[in-house]
Amino acid sequence: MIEISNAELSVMQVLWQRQPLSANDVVTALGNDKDWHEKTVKTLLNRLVAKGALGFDKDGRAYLYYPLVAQQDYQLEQSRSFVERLFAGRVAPLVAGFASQNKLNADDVQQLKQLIANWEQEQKND
Amino acid sequence: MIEISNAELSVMQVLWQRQPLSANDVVTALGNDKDWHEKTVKTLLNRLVAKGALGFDKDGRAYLYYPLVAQQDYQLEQSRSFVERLFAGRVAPLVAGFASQNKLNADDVQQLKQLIANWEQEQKND
DNA sequence: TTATTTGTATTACAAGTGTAATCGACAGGT
DNA sequence: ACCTGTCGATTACACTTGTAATACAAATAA
Repeated sequence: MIEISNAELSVMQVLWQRQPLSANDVVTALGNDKDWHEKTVKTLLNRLVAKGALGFDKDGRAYLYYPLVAQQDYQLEQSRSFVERLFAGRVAPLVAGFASQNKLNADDVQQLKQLIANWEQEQKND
Repeated sequence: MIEISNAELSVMQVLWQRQPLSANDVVTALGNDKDWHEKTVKTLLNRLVAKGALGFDKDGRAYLYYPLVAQQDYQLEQSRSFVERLFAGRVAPLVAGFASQNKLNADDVQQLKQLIANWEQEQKND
């Protein structure tokens, strides 16, 4: 899969949320969190296009960028490789870390229970 | 926290498992998985020392290396920042990804159930 | 005692990254 | 018909990373 750096990822997040956007829209959207120069953002957009992570259509002189990599695909692949590297591929210990730091809230637990219920249902259907 | 690169992480893993080890022991331990030149491994050891991730005692002319960063601390911090970056801090969607790819096995589910049970117990005790 | 081996330390070097500045072309104002 | 602002494209530059090779010092073999 395409390698997306940390700074580049922030740009992708913007475009995963709303798409397509002009370079300036991306700059504006990032303005809240990041203290990046406009030129910096444009460099990142360029690199992402070069990597094949973004595409664009021309709108007069400006470009409208959109993701070529789906957020979910990226999340899945990165999660897999992260958990592989740090936890030998087992996700439960990662969750245990969150629990131990009180980083689980009722919503998380609710969702996890649902996942487990589904999983158990699937097992039965085998 | 100290930044540990991917290649460096493999070296850390070895030393988290057994410690302290000489450079050559580390080279040997890595021999199975990685196809790295001895010099490469020594460079990585050096860089990890420079970063403060490893310390060493002298054993005659050779060094015996040991971790200065605890594996668990590293795992916790990296998990936190990974989940923050990719999943806005929520761990459940990450687990959902694993589930959707059939990457959950009975053990994982068992552990997750246990975590949830503990969590719910804690809630009551508040 | 000298040559060789074997540790660590230093140096190498290309690719990727963070963080821009500069260049060249076109659109719009005057 | 120009000047000026604004696009994207190209260039910059230091730091990190992957992947070693070379240098230097100490121990060991002859």
